[in-house]
Amino acid sequence: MADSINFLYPEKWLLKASVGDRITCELRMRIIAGLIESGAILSENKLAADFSASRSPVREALKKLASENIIRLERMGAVVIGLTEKDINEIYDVRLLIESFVFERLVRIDTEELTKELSKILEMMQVAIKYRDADEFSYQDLLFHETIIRSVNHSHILMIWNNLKPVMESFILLSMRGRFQETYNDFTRIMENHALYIEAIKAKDRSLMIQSLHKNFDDVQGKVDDLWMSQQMLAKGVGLNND
Amino acid sequence: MADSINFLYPEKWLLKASVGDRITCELRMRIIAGLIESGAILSENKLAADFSASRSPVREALKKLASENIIRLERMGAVVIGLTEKDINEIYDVRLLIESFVFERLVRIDTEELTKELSKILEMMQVAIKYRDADEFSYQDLLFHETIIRSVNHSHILMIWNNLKPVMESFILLSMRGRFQETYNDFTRIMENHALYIEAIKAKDRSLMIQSLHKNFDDVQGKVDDLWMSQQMLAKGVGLNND
DNA sequence: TTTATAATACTTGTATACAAGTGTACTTGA
DNA sequence: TCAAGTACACTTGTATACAAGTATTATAAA
Repeated sequence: MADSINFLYPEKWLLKASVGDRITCELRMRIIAGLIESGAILSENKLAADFSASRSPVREALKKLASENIIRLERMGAVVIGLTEKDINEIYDVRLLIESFVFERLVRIDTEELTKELSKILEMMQVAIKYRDADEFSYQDLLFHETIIRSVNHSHILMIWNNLKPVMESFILLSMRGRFQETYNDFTRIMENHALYIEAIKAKDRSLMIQSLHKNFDDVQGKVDDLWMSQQMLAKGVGLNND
Repeated sequence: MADSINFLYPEKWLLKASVGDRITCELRMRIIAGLIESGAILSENKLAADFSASRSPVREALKKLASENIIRLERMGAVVIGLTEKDINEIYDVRLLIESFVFERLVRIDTEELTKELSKILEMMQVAIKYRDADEFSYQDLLFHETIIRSVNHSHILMIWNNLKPVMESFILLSMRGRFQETYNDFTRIMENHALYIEAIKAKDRSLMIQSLHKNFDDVQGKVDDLWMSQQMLAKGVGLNND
């Protein structure tokens, strides 16, 4: 693969991944980071050359990214859509929707094991903060919510999550990397929100859960204008390093 | 493509489709109809031979079906999961979830044009019933709900619908074909439910909408045990014709 | 008879080749 | 200068080839 530019996607997450998956993840990161600007037209042949690969894995990547709505496959070339602020708001709409749904089921089952698992993840997040590991923190943050969703055993709700996850992952990765550099004390509040989430599950308190969800999301959404956009600029200029 | 067996998917819906799409749709139908039983192992090479195509479009198809959770890609071969009763229930969970969400937005906008469009679709459905055209009826039925969802311009909710749609399409196609043969008078009630839905939108009456949605879904779900399972048997034995 | 090893017949993932179609740019004619 | 047509470069979709890996089966040794 081309090494003229640093990879944005954590390489350690791709240890056993295929070339197709690598291209998918890296392309997604570059699009969401704004390195590949929206409106740009991607050619299978050109991408294959850029990544020193054949068209097969590139095709696979484009199909996936199209299903995530960050590119649009047309007759001649794939047009980059990118991630707009509207998309980010919509994604949180969907997260609120499915996590609320999940919580409804949650209050009806035994959550002993779940909350223990969540506490473990919370401590992992704390360690990640301590060692300024943005990628690890992002991973655990996503895992936190995925663990909750998985706990109710609803395969179609999980499917929605899985379709949403890659784009969220990229977004959160970029966002957290920026925060670790600039607004480090944000993390105190993020941790508090997550702790509150666990409390809501333990107490089976619906309104408390909604409250913590909103807090968490408002926290992120409020930052979109300034932090996110500046982050996009940052990514364009720097090309973050992660090995 | 092999013509040793009749195709389950309407050929007229595939007029401009690629080989990959054809294989995707046909495989999905056969899996959901139970022609390909759950637990079966699909080989890319074997499927390519069966459909007189190469591995490329078959691969594409398997990737898509895996994203729909009706097959599972493993190291050696793709394992058929199929559509269980649990899946059908879960799909309706999700439909209730997103259509409720959509309705919340709907009550805040002008629905003049939407209801007119829906009335048109309703009349199309009536014609389809009159001429015993199960495929056309299924198409309009799905279009009815998709039109409602599209009207609120929420691309991520639409994404959820799009991911769900193919499986629902297959299921509804098979279900409706069976009903046209066996329980023809079901359609009176289906039409009433849809008319009620339009009324709910016009009146912006939330509880009326939920009521019609539940009626519509309960109607379908109640039939699952008997009708759906018998339909599966039917499909296995007959191999429906549609040209 | 059982166990270890080797041959085989699969599998996936990737590369490459080719056909058919589409847009662009250039040439030719007025 | 402008219009129509033609060649070319580039696109997708599909077929085929190949490498690397995995289960299975057959063979050989104990």
